[in-house]
Amino acid sequence: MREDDSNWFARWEEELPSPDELMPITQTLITPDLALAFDIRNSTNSSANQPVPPPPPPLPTSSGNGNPSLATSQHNSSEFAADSSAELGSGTGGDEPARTLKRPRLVWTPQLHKRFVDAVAHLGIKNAVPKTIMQLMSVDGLTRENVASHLQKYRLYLKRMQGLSSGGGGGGGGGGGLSATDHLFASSPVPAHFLHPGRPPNSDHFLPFVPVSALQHHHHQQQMAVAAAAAVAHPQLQAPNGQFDHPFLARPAAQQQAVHRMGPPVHNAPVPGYVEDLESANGNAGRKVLTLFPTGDD
DNA sequence: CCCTTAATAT
DNA sequence: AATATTAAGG
Repeated sequence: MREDDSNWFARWEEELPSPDELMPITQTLITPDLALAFDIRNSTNSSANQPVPPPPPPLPTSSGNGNPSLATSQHNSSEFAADSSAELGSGTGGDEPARTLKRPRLVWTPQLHKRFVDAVAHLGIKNAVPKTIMQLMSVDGLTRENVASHLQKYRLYLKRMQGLSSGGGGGGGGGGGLSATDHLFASSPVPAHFLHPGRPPNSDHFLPFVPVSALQHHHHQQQMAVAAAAAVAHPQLQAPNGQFDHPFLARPAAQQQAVHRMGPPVHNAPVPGYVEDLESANGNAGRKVLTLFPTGDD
């Protein structure tokens, strides 16, 4: 019943073993396959090709904007050294990690989606193509295909809305127009010009993009990941209609093309992504998902 | 080569 | 249901 929910939050901390205990575990989870998977990075973009028009990193906040200016710090070293010598073929599989490793499915959290929307809003409809969006989002671990897939669905969502936005009414949630499958998209405000093709935003467009503050706090990360996973597992906790506003902060991405070699193992645990076991009561157990944005918050 | 869309798979 | 993957056309 209800008590369950409230207690869950209160007791949630007690459930956690201890930060130090979790640390090694998470590292174990990501190092083996994820490290490789991420390092490889898809795409055949081998040549130093930068056909991308200058993505405006420093966005001057439009005046009159009620948004607080945020710092634009973007550094995050997500280099992790996979200790191949410690692998020891024993255990699972035995052979060396295949190069054809499949990464876990990406979970589009409201925060991640928001970043996606902001990026699209800033690029403009015409420039909002998977590659550009991906680069602007600067979320490491995020692939072009991830974005493309999401973009496809998002466009369908926008079209669907235009269709039934006329006539007013809309009848909140009722009717057959709105699907229960739009939870994610509904959690983020859609810029007006998205719905009106052929009409670029007049002069100043708001949206200073979300300047990710570089927070390098590591200790609450586990809890964050848990919270993110919980959000996925309990979508009902999010406001079905209202905004999903969390004090969470976005996490900056690592320098993409910059290849910095770190020889000696460092204690750095930037965790590019997060792997959690998502148990489902619907026979969907055992599936692993990748949770990005382990945003750290104080 | 990359993007878009539809269909299909997991 | 949510994502990923593939196929075909531009």
